[in-house]
Amino acid sequence: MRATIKDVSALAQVSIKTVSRVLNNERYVSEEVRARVEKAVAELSFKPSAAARTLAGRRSHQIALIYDNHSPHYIHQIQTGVWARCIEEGVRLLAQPSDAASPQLVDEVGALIDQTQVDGVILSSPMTDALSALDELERRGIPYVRISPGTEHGRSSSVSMDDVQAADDMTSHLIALGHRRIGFIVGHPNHTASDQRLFGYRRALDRANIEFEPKYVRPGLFDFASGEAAADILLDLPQPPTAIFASNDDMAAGVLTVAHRRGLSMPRDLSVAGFDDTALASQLWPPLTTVRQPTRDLAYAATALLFEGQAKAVHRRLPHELVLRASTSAPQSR
Amino acid sequence: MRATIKDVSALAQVSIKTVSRVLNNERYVSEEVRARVEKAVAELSFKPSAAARTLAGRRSHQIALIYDNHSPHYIHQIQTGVWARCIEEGVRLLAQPSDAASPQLVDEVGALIDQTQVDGVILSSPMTDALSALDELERRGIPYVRISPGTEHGRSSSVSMDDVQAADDMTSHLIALGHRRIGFIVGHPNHTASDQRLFGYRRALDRANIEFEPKYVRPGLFDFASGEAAADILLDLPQPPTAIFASNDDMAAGVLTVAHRRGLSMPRDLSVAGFDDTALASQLWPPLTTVRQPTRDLAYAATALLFEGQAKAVHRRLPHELVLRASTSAPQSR
DNA sequence: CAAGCATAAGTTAACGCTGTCATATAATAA
DNA sequence: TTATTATATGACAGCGTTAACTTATGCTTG
Repeated sequence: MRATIKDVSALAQVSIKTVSRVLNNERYVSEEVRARVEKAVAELSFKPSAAARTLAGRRSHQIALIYDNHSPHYIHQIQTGVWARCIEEGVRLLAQPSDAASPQLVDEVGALIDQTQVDGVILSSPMTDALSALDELERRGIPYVRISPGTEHGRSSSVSMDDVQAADDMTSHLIALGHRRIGFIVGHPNHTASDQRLFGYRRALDRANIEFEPKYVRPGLFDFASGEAAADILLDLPQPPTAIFASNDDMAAGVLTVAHRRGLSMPRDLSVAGFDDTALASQLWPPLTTVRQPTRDLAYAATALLFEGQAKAVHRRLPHELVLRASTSAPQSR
Repeated sequence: MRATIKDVSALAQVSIKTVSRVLNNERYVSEEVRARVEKAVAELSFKPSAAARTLAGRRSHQIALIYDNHSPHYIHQIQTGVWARCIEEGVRLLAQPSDAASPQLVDEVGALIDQTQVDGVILSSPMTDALSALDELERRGIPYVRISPGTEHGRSSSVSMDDVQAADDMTSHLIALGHRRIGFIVGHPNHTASDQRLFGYRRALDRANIEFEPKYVRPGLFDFASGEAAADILLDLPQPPTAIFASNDDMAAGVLTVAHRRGLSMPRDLSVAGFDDTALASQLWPPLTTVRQPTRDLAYAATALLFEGQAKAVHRRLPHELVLRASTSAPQSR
């Protein structure tokens, strides 16, 4: 039979309230009693019932991670980061996949809160921009932190990287190599990062006095197939680009596949760059030049922020990094 | 303020017990009353408190997924499958990453059970073979189902695919193409699937009267780097293999990278086959011939089995599928 | 030296459900 | 007709904690 707080209090010869005090690290417990209680807890290997604590107290010792993302790798990094901080805090994590575009989202979030009484919520992109969900959280007074939000930044605490600057950096890198015709594949329209990366691309071109050519920009959906489709169109242009910068690694993989299929040799005939530095990037041929997005660290930082419980919205920005591999080089002179 | 069962009972003009009956789909509620209660529930958008249900009842309406896996893709598939079945059942899922080799595993599992009172547990490979964890679950009488267990199959219900047959199928495919020198990269020694795939490889060779050559078999760890290392050794042999069959896709990606680096053209100079059919497989160049492991379906089936609550251990085997892509072909005659 | 306060405990009532038992009525069997 | 059983509902305790309040003791402080 599981031990309860009563068993502990009996063994330690104190009231249950005193045990509760020790458990919750409250003040006004003498060192001697605290030690006795801790000994009893260990001896019975007592673990407080989460259900009872939640029901009786103001805290549930649980937080939720709500996400909607198509990239397993991204989710995995996010989960790992959030989880790591939760462990340190002794808090359980509920992972809730949801569809950011679904009309039932509000109900799902509401049900989650009502049923589990989570103490807080982490939202990863693109759930960060599901405004109806944010409304619901605020209506219920649940603290939340967003990872890479795209809109209404003042609304909550958040962590993010500088997507604009990162895309600018990568584009500038290609320009520095000597490229002038640089294709760009935009990300999924749901993700605000897509616009920012596009803007960074344009800003870098602009600074280098290279005219922006709409025909070199193709829409994408952050997946392999849309990368392939975009690459086919770009490479069919009369004056095809000498480099293609895809807004994420999956689409860059699609570009590489199309280029291989056409018998091109990378990076000689075409430079290709991605974004995210997923595991995929280093497993492709040639290994992909990309931007390292500090996803795990962002998730960790977001969770830390949640536990800090700041009253005002706080924003943390984490640094990105250009990862130069073999998929980019100077263009073939011609 | 959240609505409670009392609010519902007041609005529907019945006792709280009757509301509870409707919530739990119990017998002995007239159609008329049931409708009235359901209307009240909807009107107040009442969601029962999980904590209170857990504390008062015998069920917590939660199950846990305990996993330890290095492949984000695999985990993602598993989570998706388990989640899908949980949604249908109205049960929450707690995801618990753990280290299968850690000595604290028993404590972690014990704490999980005591704190959350989960109704059951799903174990994915290689947690399936952490015998101390199984002991702990049995000691506490928690039902559990394993996904692709490697040992002690009689011990619990489980779902699995036929790793031996799948590896045999792939090897036979390579033999049918005309290959005689076929390299094999073994998986991580922790995973029992590794042995089985090796056995399938040997069985196929044996049936085709091809002598087994230990030098064509290299150890691996299911990751990209170990695939690279193994490929380098295999391709340095005086009589290098004309085909390499890696025990998973990540290692096969490593083989492709090494081959590209050596200027080989696939599949002309070398056929490469993987295992799992992760997203990676179709994004590599050339697209990878591999075995589709029905991971998501296995997870779904395992969860279904858990909810069935069979007293006796039940085993379900799901079919695999050979996925033929461009990375394999007949060997260059020479 | 009495009043006030910080410290160190204990007592008891919730929290929001489900389980058990009791009760009432309708349907069926003897 | 009466006893028995199936159906339908309610009353109330109790699950294992925490919150709010109470009590007791020693230490300051004016």
